[in-house]
Amino acid sequence: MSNDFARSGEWSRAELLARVVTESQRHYAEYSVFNQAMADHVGLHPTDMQCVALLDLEPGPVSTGDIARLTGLTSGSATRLVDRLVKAGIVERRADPHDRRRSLVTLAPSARTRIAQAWETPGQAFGAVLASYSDAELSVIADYLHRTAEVGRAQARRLASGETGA
Amino acid sequence: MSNDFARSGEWSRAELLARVVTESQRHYAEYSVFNQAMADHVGLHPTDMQCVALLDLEPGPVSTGDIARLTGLTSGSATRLVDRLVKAGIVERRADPHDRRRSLVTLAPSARTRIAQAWETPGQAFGAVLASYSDAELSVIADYLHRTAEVGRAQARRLASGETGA
DNA sequence: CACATTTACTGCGCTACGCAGATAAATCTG
DNA sequence: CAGATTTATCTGCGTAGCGCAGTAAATGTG
Repeated sequence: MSNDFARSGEWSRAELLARVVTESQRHYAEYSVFNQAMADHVGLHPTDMQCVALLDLEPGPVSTGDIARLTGLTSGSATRLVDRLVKAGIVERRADPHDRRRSLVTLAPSARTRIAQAWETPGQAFGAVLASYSDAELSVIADYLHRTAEVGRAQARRLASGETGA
Repeated sequence: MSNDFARSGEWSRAELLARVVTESQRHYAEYSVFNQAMADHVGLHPTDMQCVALLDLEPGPVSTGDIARLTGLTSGSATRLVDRLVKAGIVERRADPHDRRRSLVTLAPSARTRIAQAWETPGQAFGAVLASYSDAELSVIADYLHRTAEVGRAQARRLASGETGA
């Protein structure tokens, strides 16, 4: 263990829970600023950046509708988003051979390297933090990220469905 | 430990590190959608929501300039942001007695309860995840959130300063 | 083969945002 | 203390992302 925050014996359970909540709030605030800075640096809008990240995560092509769902945008806005990325040479759009209504979007190879370059320095900095944790601790962190993401998705669905009904 | 991801012996160190990176990317994507859904639910824009979260985090009043820095907006946009929140009755703006150039922004009590209500159900859902961790694990999570937030802020500053020079 | 559904795209209006300049208050300088 | 400089916020203006609603084409269904 590598720092002051790890001396769990000094906090009560309730204090620990409250601290995670507070830290996550600050974390998201800082993340937003960082994400925006990265987007500016690459010359894209934060939403476009998010879309690129999604495409970078998926090995295969993604449809415009998938992008709309994954970003929370409407189908029209997703179309415009892909328009921008195509125009900027970041992605390629072609019709799905099996369903010609759908248009499949793939990240251009040049964009992949561009993103990788932009992540070089930040990636090292974040990597240095991760390097300080043991395997077991990394496992806990990955588990936390995964499960809270699932809860976030579920809650977003709940809010979206209750939106019209309320 | 409470799930499949905790069997750290089954992954190599490199795989664990890669998994944390992947999970965090998906995590942020889901967070964005959730945050947007929450903003829609309370009738605010995501940026406004972020500002309210910042104000909710701080006990004392925050200046417009602080909001600009903490959100990454320009001073003009921050002014407009506060305008919207004042008009919506979410915050109150008054001049700083000690420095009458500055305007201090405080969260209105009614807004605080409104936010608390909106967070009730999601808070329980996220709380259920946290409840499954031991004190030591919660400590690791809080530490991770804290340190990555710091790195994010530092990297954002680096990108912002290098922006004009490059 | 007619009809409903799905998927993506387009016209339109709204508004958040950055930029640049203005204003006013505080601070520095001689 | 007068004038210059710096700091903090606000305002006019143009750009552009976004949602909404309607359209067109491809697919599924009886």
